[in-house]
Formats: sequence, structure tokens, C-alpha cells
Amino acid sequence: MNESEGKAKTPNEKSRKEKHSFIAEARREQIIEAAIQTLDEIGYVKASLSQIAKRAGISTALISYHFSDKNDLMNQLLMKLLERFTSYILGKVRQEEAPERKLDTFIMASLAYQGTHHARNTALIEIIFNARTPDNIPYYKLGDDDEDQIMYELQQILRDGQEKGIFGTFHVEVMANVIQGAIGEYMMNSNITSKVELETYSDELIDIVEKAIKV
Amino acid sequence: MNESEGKAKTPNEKSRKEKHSFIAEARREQIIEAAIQTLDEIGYVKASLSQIAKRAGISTALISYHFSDKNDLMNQLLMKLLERFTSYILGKVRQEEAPERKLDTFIMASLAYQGTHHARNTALIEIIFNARTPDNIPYYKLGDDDEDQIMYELQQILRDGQEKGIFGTFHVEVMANVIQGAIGEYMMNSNITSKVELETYSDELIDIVEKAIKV
DNA sequence: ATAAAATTTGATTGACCATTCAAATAAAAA
DNA sequence: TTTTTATTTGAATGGTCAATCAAATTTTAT
Repeated sequence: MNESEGKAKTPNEKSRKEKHSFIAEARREQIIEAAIQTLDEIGYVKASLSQIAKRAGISTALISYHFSDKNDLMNQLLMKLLERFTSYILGKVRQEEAPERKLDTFIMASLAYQGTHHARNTALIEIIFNARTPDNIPYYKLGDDDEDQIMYELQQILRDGQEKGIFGTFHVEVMANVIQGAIGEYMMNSNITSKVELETYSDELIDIVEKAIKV
Repeated sequence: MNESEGKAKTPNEKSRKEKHSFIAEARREQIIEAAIQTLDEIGYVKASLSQIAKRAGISTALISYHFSDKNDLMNQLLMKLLERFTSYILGKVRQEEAPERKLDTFIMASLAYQGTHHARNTALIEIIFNARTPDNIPYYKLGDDDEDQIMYELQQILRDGQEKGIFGTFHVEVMANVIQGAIGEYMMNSNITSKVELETYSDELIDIVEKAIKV
């Protein structure tokens, strides 16, 4: 295969290191934002390329030009959403020093993200619960790298607090999972969201966790 | 409109009170079981009527004969799965008297259901996170009637314990949500499932909750 | 046994889907 | 400017889907 023969290389085929043009990068960004909006509005099942294109104000063919296929688009979107969420949480948590402060911040920041970035969060949930790997394993059963980064940080906070004698004895992995579950439940279920204010939930959850980890 | 003119009434059009024939009921049951299997194996997105029919060993048209449309099938399946789950949990919980025992049983039974009815649980998750009401509201944002039944029971246990002075002071709705979230997180995420045994998780979660509700 | 009703299927319909492609347009390089 | 390359589109393509229908088969009622 000679590079110079045949059709022009499409952006989606380029290697990772090779950077896209400004135009291509802006277009990709636009498509990704439209995809977030589409997932938030009509959900993964109905989020066809034409629906995404409609919201972006472009043709469906243009999406195929910038992404190798729908799966590629969804994967890149998933990565971007996880990156944003992760950097937001870690950014806040790493400003704190003491394990108790780190833990409180972790909980507050996670819940606050739901309030400030509702569409992104919904899009994230839609992808995680619908998209599957080539082996047909849903992402929600996977526990992928970036989510692990969040979980890893949480577990580190808990271990650190235990080592410093600030927290008592408990099963770190289970405790971390309980905290994650409590956060996730509020983010997903609008039944509780409508009845309990975000700040109330945040405060109460911090109270509950405080009691559970007390030395 | 005269009842006697036109084609034969199909079972799916019959009113709720009117009961189906044995054959129709058995067939409906068979289709529902095949749907559970299909959702567990390939997920909601790929669970087409033909995939369900293939697993049931029947034609796709037969599904349309017994259910008015795909949405009808999924709704009936969702209701059946929720009923089974609800009656399993409530059956166990109501054998207990003391609030502490009821609470422990609630947690243990919820987690045990994951172990004993894995396919049902996966199917339930797949529907809740994918199916939507006609208004395009996903079920996971809805908090529907049967799920409310479970949530109601949990909150009643907590309130009862508080009134009897066995539990301390805490925000009942938040506490119930935390417990539900901790259970749901374990059921969905196979990352934790593979690292922590069901029984360990159950015991540890009970410990955590015990500390959090202590008077 | 015969007629009527219920059940089942294979083939068809019409809609939508992701993807491709040749042609048009815009941008960049020469 | 002219040539080359990148971007964009509208129109096809081939596939799958849910749902319908007439005809065949089975069950039930008479």
C-alpha cells in the first residue's frame, strides 16, 4: 500500500499521535457536544447518527468522515466524559490535605457535578449502560480505567485515614463501593432528586459516612 | 364497531380482567422467559423480536400476536421482574419482627437475589436503563410503583426503628437511598463482584449501616 | 363429525439505520 | 494564480427492524 495512491486519508484513520487540523478538531468537538445533547434528550437507543447530525446542523455523512464508525464516536465521547468528570473530582480533592477533608470534598464534588453538568452526566450514564465492547460486555459491568482512577483515589483516601488513625477499622473496598453507590443512586434516580435537595443529600451522606468510618 | 365483525380478537387486545387461554398464557410465559435470556445475553439494544423469537424457538410474528408491540412486551416483562423481586424481598423481611432483624434481612435478601437470579437481575437492569415511557422518560429516572413498594418498606423499617428508640436520629429518605445505592452498586458492577464475595459484602454492608444508624 | 375460533407461520411492507461514494465546495500549498 | 488537499453534501446501498396479512394448522365448541 502506497500512501500517495488512492483516496485522501480521512481524519478518523489517522494515527493517534498525528494531530488533526483546526477545522477537523472543531468539527469533532461540535459532533461530540451534539452527541451529548442527543443522548440527554432521547437516550442511547434512539440516538442515531441522523439524530446527532440534526442537532449539530450537519449531514450524517460528515460524522462518518470524522469518526470511523458509531462505536468510535461513542467510545471517544465516553472517554471525554470520563476525563472531564475525573479531572473535576480529582482537581477538587487534591486541593485538600487531611483525609476527612478529602473525603468530604470527594462526596460534595461528585454530587455537585450532577447539579452543574446534568446533560453530561446523563449522557455518561446512557453510554455506560448501553454501549458494549466487541465481546458484548456492557461497560457498566467493566469498571474501566478512568472510573478506576476515581475509585482508586477514594480507596486511597480511606486507607490513608486508617493509617493515620483518623478513621477506624472497616473493609476499604466495600466502604468505597457503598459511598460510590450512594452518590450514583442520587445522580440517577430523580425520585430522590425531587424530594431531597442536593445540598441536603450531600450533608446527610457526609454525616452517615462519618459515623460509619469513626474510629 | 361490532365485536362480531372483522378478524378474531388477538390476545393482546383483550381487557385486563378477561383471562387468556391456557395455551396463550403458556406461550406468553415462554416468550417472557426467552426475553429475559435475550436481555441477559445480548442486552437491550440488540434484543430484537427476532432474537427473542430465536431463543423461544418460535416465529417473530407469534410475539406480535401475543403482545400488542415490543413496548408492551418490555412493560409486561418489567412488571413481572419487579413483582418477583419485590415478593422475594418482602417475603423474607416480613418473617422478621424486630427492626434490626428486618433491616439486616432486607440487605441480605436483596444481595442474595443477585446471586440466585442473576439473569433476571441483569434483564431488570437492562430494561430500567433502556426502556422509556411514551414521553421519553427513562424508567431509571422514574422510581415506579413496585420499586416504591421496596423503598417504602425500607423507609418504614427505618422509621419504626427510630420510633422504638432502637435506631438513632438520621434523615430516613437519605439513609434508605444510601442503602439502596450500596446494594445496587454491588449488583451492577462486576468489578467489585469479582473482588469481594457476596457474603462478605453483605456482612460488611450490614456493619456499616449498623454504625450509621446507631442511637 | 363438523363448524367455528384460536394459534402459528412465512412472506411482505415500509421505515429507519450506518455506511459508502462520486461530486461539489472550501482551504491550503505551490 | 493554479494545483493539490481537506472538507462537506445528497444520493445511493444493503441491512435490520417491528409490524401486518393471508393462508395453514391446531384446538375447542357444537
